[in-house]
Order: sequence, then C-alpha cells, then structure tokens
Amino acid sequence: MTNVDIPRDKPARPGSSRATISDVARLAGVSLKTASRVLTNSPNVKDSTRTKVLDAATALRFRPNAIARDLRNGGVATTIGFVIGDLTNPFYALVAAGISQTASDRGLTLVMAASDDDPKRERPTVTSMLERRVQALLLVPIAEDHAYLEGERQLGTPIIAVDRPLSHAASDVVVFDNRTGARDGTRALIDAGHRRIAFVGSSESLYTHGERARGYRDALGGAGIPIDESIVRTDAPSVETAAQSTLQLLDSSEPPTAIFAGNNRAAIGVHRAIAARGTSTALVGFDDFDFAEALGISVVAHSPVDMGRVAANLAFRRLDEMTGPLENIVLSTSVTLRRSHLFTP
Amino acid sequence: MTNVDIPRDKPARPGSSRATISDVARLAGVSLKTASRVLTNSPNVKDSTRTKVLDAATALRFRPNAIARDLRNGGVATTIGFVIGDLTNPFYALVAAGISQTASDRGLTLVMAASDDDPKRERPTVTSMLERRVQALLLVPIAEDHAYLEGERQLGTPIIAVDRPLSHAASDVVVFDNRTGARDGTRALIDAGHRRIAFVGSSESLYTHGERARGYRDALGGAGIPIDESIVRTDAPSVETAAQSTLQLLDSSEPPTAIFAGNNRAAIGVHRAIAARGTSTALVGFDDFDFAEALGISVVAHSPVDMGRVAANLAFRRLDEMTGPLENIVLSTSVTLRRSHLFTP
DNA sequence: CTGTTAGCGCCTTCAG
DNA sequence: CTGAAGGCGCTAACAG
Repeated sequence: MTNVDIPRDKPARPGSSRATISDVARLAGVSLKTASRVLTNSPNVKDSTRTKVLDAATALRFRPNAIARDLRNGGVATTIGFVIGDLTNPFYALVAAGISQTASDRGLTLVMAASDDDPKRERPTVTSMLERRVQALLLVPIAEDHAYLEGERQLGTPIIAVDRPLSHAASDVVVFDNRTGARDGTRALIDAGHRRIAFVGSSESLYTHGERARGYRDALGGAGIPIDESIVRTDAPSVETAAQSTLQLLDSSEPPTAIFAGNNRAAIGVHRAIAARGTSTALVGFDDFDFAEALGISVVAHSPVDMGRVAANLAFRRLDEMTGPLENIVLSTSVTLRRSHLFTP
Repeated sequence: MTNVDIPRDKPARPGSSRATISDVARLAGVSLKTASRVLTNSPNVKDSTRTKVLDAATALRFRPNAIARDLRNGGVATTIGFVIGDLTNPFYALVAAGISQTASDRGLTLVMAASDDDPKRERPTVTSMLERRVQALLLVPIAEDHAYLEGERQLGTPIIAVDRPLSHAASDVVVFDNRTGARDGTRALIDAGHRRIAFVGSSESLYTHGERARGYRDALGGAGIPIDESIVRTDAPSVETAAQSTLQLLDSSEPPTAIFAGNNRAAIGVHRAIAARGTSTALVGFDDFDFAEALGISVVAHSPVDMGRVAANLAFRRLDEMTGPLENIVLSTSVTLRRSHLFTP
C-alpha cells in the first residue's frame, strides 16, 4: 500500500509540516532511494537526476531529519553530553567551551544539562542524557554515590569524570594537579619571605579543595613551617564566606601575613576583605581569571578550556577503541606571579 | 592512579547492545505493548504485571530510546537549540545558563553549538540544529544576512534573536536597552563633574556598540557637551586593543578625565591602561562582572541570565500559540555606582 | 545508475 | 486489562 494521498491537515506541531524525502522524491519524479542517495552525497547518480532532486529539495525547503537518520544508524545520536553543576560559574563555562570545540570538530553537537549543583538532580539529568543516546557522557560529578554509572559504562557509553573523580565508582577522569599547584603557589609565598600563611577555601571533603589544602600543607611542611590549624579556613565556599573568614583572620591577635585562596571565589572574597581592612597581606589564588589579572593577583593558573578538550578527546578515543585501562589524566598547572604574593597594594 | 581493566561484553558500537522494549517484554513474558504501557506509566496495567516488567527492565538495564520516541511523536526532539558565537565569553555563558534553567523546567534539554564568532559558520550551525529538529532555536546572530532564516520560521520553528536583532530579516528579539543604559552610565560621569569623557569600545557597526555609542552621545548632547570624535574610540574589540586605545588617549595632549567603556572586555583593558599610567581617570563600564565589583568599577548592569530566561520563555509562548506579531523585548539596565565614576584609585 | 523491501525502537490505533 | 498491526523518516541491503 503506497501512501500517495496523505492528508496533511494542520501543522499541529512545528516540524509536522516539513517535507520528507519521499516528498522530494515525488516532486523530482524519482524513487525514494534515489533522492536519499543524492541528499547523502552518494556517488552513482546521474548528474541530471541529481540536480532535479536538489531543485525539488530546495523548492520544498527540505531539511533531513536527524532524528530519523540517527535511529536508522543504530539508534545513537550524533551528540555528546555534558552534565554540569552550574553553568553560571565561568570555570565550567570554559570547560564547556573546550568540549564544544572538540565535539564540533568531530561533527558532534554538544547537549548540555545543568543539575543546578543539586546532588539529587544529577542522576535524572544523566539518565535523560543516556536516553538521548549521546555517544559519550562527560560530567562534573556532584552526587555522593556514582555506583549507578558503572552499569552504563559497561553498556558501552564512555563516561568521563571532569574536574574530579566519581565517588564509589571507577571511570576515566580528567583533573588538574591540584596538589602540586597549591604547593607551588604556597611556596611562592614562602619564597617571598612569608612564614605565617593562611588557607581560605571550601571544605576539604570537596575533592579539589582537599587536594589543594594538602598541597598547601606540603609546602609549609617542606619549608619546616609548623601548620597552625587555626588559620586553615575550609569554611569558605562562597565570596561572602571567604571575605568573612578572612576578616576574622585579619582581626585576630596573630594575623597571617599571607593567604592562599582555594579558588576563584575565595580569592575575590579574600581580596575584598584585605582591601576593607587596608592591610598589605599577601595573596595567591587558585584559578586565573580576568579579575585576578586586573587586580594583579598572583595565581596558580590552568586551562579549563584545555580540560574540556582533553576530556572530549579521551571520550573519542574510547569511542574508537573501547578497550584499555581506565585513564586518569592529570593536567598540570603553573604559577603566574604578578604582585600580590609580595603584598596587596 | 588506578588502572582497572574495563570489562567489555559486546564491544560493538555504543548503544547497539542496549536492551529494547521487546527484550524487556520477552523477559517479562508479556507483549511489547504491555511493557510499553508500564514504562510510560500508563494506567490500566495489573500491578503484578507492572512489577514483572519493571524487574525485567532493571535486570536488562533498559533505557528508553529517546530518539525512537521523538521520531514516533512527530519527529520533533525534546530539545531547544542555542547557537552562540563564543561560549568563552562569560556573558554568553550566563545567557546559556538562563536558557538551560528555563528549558529544563519545561522538560527540554539544551543543545548548544558555537560558531566560534565566524559569520560563515553560523548558517551551517543553525542548519544542523534545524536538522536535529529542535523545538525552538535561539541564536546570537553574527552572520551578515539572515534572510535564510525567514523560511525556517515560516515552517514552524520559533526563532529568537538574542542580544541583537537579525540582519535583513525579521524575528522575535530580546535585547538590552543599550542606548538608555549607556546614556545613564555616561551621565553618572557627567554628574561627577567630568566634561571630557572618552568612549572606548567595539565598532559601531556592531548593533550593541552602535546603540551604546549613541547613548553616550545622547548624554553628552543632553549636557551641552560638544562631542569630540577624536576621543570616541570604536576600534577596541578586545582587552588588548582597549588598553592600547586608552594608552593613546591618556598620552595625548588633551587626555580625557573619564572614560566610558563599551563592554566587559573594554573595561578591563581601559582599567589596565589607567593603572599602567597611574592616572586617576574615572571609568564607567557596560556589563557587570566579578572583576568590576572587585575593582570597584561603576557599571551599567543588567542580567544576562534573565535575558536567557526571557528568550526561552518567548520561544515557549510561540510554541504554545504560534500566532501574534513578532515581539521585540527590551530588557532594562541599571547603573551600579561604586567608586570608579569619580576617579580610579 | 535506479528502484524495492525491510526494518531501527517506539507508541497509537483498534481489536480481543 | 492485554495483544497485533502499522508507521514516524530514513538508509542499507539487495535486486533490476
């Protein structure tokens, strides 16, 4: 039974009125498959037929339906998924930029979903990506338990953890060398003559901050400076809390002469507090951003864009040859010295 | 560094080894449709059957295939597309965050593609989105001619221009009130007693900067200050060029006492140049960001996240009722006064 | 060179 | 409450 007279009533949904390949074929007076061949640039088509089909396609404003194509081609989409906590954080936005670039080089489109930093929302978000049949899934993990991902990975979808490893589950990972970076950053402070150096950042239970606090301790230990836990403030996840903690540090009887800030937000908060008190406390931060450069803040720098690129490339390697041990890629950091490690003007 | 061997059962293509609904049905000993009913939460299924199917699904690690579902449901994806020039610019990242939030409230996933600020790449990028049958397309236009979008819109896909209008084509648009914002920002400088106020930003041929330069002129004109075109520098699209232009301004025989910066990058460059010269030139910027706050720079502020939200909501309204005239939504801005409009410390 | 046939995985008729 | 067909738009096999 051929479907010659399909009644196209009203375009209830967008797209429902779009021409299909058979519409094009009919208008061009060729078979469906011939039209398909032309539209997919297959060889073995007479030139005159080709132009006839192409003309019909433009006349009908034909757009191939990638959904149908993807279904036909194994039910896998030509997309790569990125599950992110909060796109509002410029750091993750840059990672996304790196992924996007790399993906588009491979003809894949980036599909993104934010879990709004809510650990409970991570799994549904990931599931939705998987249902969309993304070719690979990159994610910045925030849930407490990622055991649920094990099965997915075994089903063949490469899963790459970005910026921190999964909890209770193995996977490919791309992270920065937080520990070494923090150590070197702290060392810059020591080299500048400081001995009483505080740490301001998030909870050590956060992978990145745990590593950074460790690096900070490494540096002090290496220089024979005893660690005073009262000036290790890991209670500052936001700009405001960082400013708060710094104020307390500065107002104490034995204030630090230098501060190592655990991330970009902490650095802003610390800087603000120092400015408020008018002290010349030295500062080194982790993460390089516009404001750090503008303010002359010395930092442990890295490249979030590269992180995205590396993660995407790792996913593609998995796609091309599924075998091999899990990889744990550690991206190096570098210390960018400006002025603030000496004092804050 | 842990190296665990990945167990690969069926190393074919990802997804090829995934269970389908009929696999689930077979294992559960029911018909395909019954399984489907259970998995879509339809009523009218005996509880015992339901659990049987659910058990089979988990056993098989079944994941519904959204590609097939979308094809079935009219060939339209449950996604919304965003074509962006450069995700690296925090401004656009924030717009994307707003879109993402709003989309996920509606059960849609964001698919994003960057054209890398290359006007030539815009159209292919848009086309790829359309082939993916996104329900709506938001884009930050950069091509010179958007006539090609007319037809697409008529085919039923809502198309919303974000941050600037299309060229040579009509569409729904969401923009900021750049002109009024720039006027008010410049006025703050005038109110602070400045009379010789320079403009540093991108080419006026860029919609946003054209408007902002106009607002700047409005303010000067309104205060009876003649416009000296030699201090209107629209040759500064980047941080570096902005710093360069500012340096020239500062080194001239008749330097300005204040500068209005056309956007976030310009503000950074201007600030850097002022710091380099050590002058106390006043500054007001367009766009509010961390560094502006950290540096005490007064700015014309707005909400990129809201812009994304508004644009997405407009798209959804179009989806729900396709009728009505094209809309041109203008988002207001506000002046945030810190210290730099008086002088730069 | 071109056409016919047969599904990809899912869900909505329409029957039992 | 459950099952049997049919088809969304497209392309890979096979013919001719």
